Amino acid sequence: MARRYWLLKSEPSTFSFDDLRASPRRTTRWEGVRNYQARNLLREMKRGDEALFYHSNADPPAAVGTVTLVREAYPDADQFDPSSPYHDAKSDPADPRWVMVDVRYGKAFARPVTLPELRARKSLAGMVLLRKGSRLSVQPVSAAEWRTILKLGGL
DNA sequence: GCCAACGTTGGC
DNA sequence: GCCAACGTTGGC
Repeated sequence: MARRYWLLKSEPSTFSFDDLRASPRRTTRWEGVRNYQARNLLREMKRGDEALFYHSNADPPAAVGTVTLVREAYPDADQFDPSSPYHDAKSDPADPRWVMVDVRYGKAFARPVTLPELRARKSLAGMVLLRKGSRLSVQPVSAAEWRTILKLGGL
């Protein structure tokens, strides 16, 4: 299977691309996904896949760089922690409902690629991110979209 | 702060 | 199984 491309959303006020760069081994657990469609996509991610790091709820919202998948889906421990905001009392430890992956900092864009710039590109019109009402925090990105966006970002 | 779009919950 | 109510997301 060929390498695939993805987009991961994060609110920079919660966890920014710079926060990832400053993390141990520049790696983090992508925890807290509590949406089934996004979870299913996490399960499809393979070692070596790459993803855009997208700042949502930012001014302006923008893709700011890339990350690499370094660990494939495994159970998200927070779902069993009653003190965690990500706790899910209905998840069965014998059959965990939620997973996380590990991603490592890749490359920072020379300049952020903002949401308006993405919208302005005809060739990106099909992006999941740009669909009306799209809220998925984990999204697939086509190889063509990937190349276009990296170019826009100066990579 | 507003609000449209979406997902989930729970009564029936 | 339906669907109204509610909570969340995220752009603006």
